[in-house]
Amino acid sequence: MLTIGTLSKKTGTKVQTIRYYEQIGLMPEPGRTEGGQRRYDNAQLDRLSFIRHSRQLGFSLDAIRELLDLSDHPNRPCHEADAIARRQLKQVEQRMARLKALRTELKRMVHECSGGRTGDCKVLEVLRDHSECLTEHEEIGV
Amino acid sequence: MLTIGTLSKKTGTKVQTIRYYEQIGLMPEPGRTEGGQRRYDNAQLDRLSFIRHSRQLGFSLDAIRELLDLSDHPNRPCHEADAIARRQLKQVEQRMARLKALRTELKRMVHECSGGRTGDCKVLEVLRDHSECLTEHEEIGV
DNA sequence: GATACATCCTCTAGCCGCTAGAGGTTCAAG
DNA sequence: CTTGAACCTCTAGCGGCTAGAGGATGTATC
Repeated sequence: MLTIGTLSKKTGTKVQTIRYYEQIGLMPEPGRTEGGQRRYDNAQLDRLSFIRHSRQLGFSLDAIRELLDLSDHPNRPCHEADAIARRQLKQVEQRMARLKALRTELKRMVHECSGGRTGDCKVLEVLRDHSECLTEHEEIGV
Repeated sequence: MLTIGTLSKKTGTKVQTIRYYEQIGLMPEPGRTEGGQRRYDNAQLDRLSFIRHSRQLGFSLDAIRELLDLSDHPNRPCHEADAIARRQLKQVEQRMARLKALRTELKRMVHECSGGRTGDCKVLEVLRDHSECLTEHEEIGV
């Protein structure tokens, strides 16, 4: 029987986060002591590890919900899990491509900064005038 | 004199977002018509373009606040702007490194999926057992 | 001058994935 | 039996928007 604190330490998840996962139905409601404190078993520890590891690989909580569901039904065909992972891979590759373009632009900005006054600063100039950019980078928030 | 809708179209910023920027003090309070509608001038259009372009390059609203401040004072030395850009560059590079590791792992997962039942699915297996990973990827949320 | 209707206004609440804190209770060791 | 660490619930906040309700304004056309 594990307390929430033990689970927290074993998985590197904050206590509040574990309770949050329970609240949104990602973790099942655990047993309780007479006094009302949560007690977990090893199955629940495994489940939380799965969740955390998936988060580290960038899966959204919704995707994890699906993956957990698939994991709970070992006889179903696994192409769905595969599809989710492929989707995630694609997203990661898109993000990388975008970051690469940003890096190019930032490098150029920093490189061309003369170190003089802000009035002549290449960094600020580029920010002011998108046409000085070599790449397009329309989407915000990646 | 530009309406908020015109500003929105010209910069690709949603109307609500412009009002939000005003609310948090990133955009100045514009003039108003008698009826109370916002009217902007070209200086404000430039400012919004600066903000949006900076967002596209991944700067946080706080960083943009600093950059705008520097941009407003052309006689100051520009090493601060340079430092902010370098910081951003560093962050982008860190994210890229992390994404690269994730990509490796995801590729391997997807590649090893046999296409059978979920019970034997490599994707789910890897998620279950971190020790099957080649790389460490501890941080969440990049 | 009247009417239509697109655009504007304010306000509140929601998104994701947590995180923090207040204020109070329970558990386990000594 | 006392201490004090760990637990409990509840509410609110983070960044950076986004959506919708419910109503007012502005402009083009008749």
